[in-house]
Amino acid sequence: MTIMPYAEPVSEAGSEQVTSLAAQIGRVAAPLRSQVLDVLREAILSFRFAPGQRLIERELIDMTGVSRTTIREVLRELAAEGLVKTIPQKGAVVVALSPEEAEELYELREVLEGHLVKKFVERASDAQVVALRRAFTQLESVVERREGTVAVLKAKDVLYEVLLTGAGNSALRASLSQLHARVSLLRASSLSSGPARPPEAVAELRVLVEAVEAREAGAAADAMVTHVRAAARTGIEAIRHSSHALVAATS
Amino acid sequence: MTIMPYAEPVSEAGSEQVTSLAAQIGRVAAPLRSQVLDVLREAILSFRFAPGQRLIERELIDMTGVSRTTIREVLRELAAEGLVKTIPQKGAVVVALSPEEAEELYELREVLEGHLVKKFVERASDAQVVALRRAFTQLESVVERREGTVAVLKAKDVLYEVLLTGAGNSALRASLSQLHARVSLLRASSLSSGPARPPEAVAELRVLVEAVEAREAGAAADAMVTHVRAAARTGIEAIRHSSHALVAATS
DNA sequence: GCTCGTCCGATTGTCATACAGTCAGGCGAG
DNA sequence: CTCGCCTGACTGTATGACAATCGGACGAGC
Repeated sequence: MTIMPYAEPVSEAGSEQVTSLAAQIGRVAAPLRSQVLDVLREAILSFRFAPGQRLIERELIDMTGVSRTTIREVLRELAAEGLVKTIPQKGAVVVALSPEEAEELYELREVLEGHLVKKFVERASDAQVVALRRAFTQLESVVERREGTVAVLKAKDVLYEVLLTGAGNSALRASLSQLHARVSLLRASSLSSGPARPPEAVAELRVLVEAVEAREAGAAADAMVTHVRAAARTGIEAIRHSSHALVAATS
Repeated sequence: MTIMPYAEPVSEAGSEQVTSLAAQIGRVAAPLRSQVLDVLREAILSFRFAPGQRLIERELIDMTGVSRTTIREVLRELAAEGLVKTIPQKGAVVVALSPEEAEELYELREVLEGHLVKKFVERASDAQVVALRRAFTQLESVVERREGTVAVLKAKDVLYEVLLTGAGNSALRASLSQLHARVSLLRASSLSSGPARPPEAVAELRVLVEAVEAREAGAAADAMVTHVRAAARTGIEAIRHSSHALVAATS
């Protein structure tokens, strides 16, 4: 989930109608630190920093224009999120996943996303179910029209967002967001997840959405597990192929 | 509790026979930072810092003897672990869980620990199963002999450690460790989890261990879920009672 | 030519200091 | 008694400095 860039506004318990004002005065300047955090996280997840690449403080300073103090604090946060690894006396390195680790992550995803879906079915309002359907339709059309990988990812994110919100468990949301971040790191390793997957993924998700609409928690969860498992297969396969290079790069 | 300014690295008592080469080359002087992290985490989890309490940098500096730079980096890590919350312009505060958040955490624990047990049954060696039984027996006797709460917690930790190792998924381990930390934060909120729980917990865990020994994954997982659910009930109940005070302390 | 030990540069880990910005609470004026 | 200002306590951020360490280049010796 990406830690919120802006701090939780200390809810101005004041009168309602000042919302716009509160927004204005409440959060004019986000802590510099969190802005940098966002930028770097984004850079890693969009593969502008390759897995295994060293993140040298000096260079980050030059790139961002903030002081070393700030950079270092940000690096600690990224490390805690699992996006970079800090090697003693060596500094921060973008995490490169081994096939085994990837497998572990997918196993976790299976469990958590299965649960996510189950809770969504239990708790989501009808409106949220509709939103899910809408998000799915959107994804479908993006895939059909063969828009870029980025567009597909974005559509998927929307869909997940609907699920996370509907499931109503912020701890689950936090865990899954972190997990997703790390998994998409894997995507960076294997470059493309293979061109054949998206259509299949859509088919799998269609099953999911329909089960949700029928309010069948078990079936929906199963569909999600199936989906994740399929994604795992290709994902791990891909990383396995490119792993030689990675091993070289990492060591 | 002053931390030694210098790391306690290779004990230069090296004149002795080199017990283990690995130890020598492996240990590269623990970064001061990580030592401080451990100390503070420990302090939080052992309730020496109360939930809602502000952690003022200056005071931490005095307590630990390290510089502000280091302290701040540690605080970022603690924040990412979910043990402290950073309020803009206000600094770090030990997290205080609301009943709702506690409920969410327990829900997650149910899922993850259920999975943990299932995987343990699937993957653990016979030796590990024996280790589990041993850990359980130890816990049992600690509870019977009415040793302190600390001893009980320690024994539980050992048991969990066995499970985590046997399940063979380091990502799962990481997630659960974090989760456990946050849950035990809850214990700090509610002071004592109630004196009646331990014996019940032992009974629940006995069911678990026996199911594991019979290699019945489903039953074992169910037992764990039951256990967590029971713990949740008392845990949340406790926090709910003390929540007024907490709200006051937090705000 | 090859191996080995040494030295150097690049970086991290840590510290001390400084200063602006912000928030809370006290104090005094109306 | 309320309002507004002032001050003190902290955080957020920047800067400079220095030891320790690591990797690689360089040069000596075989």
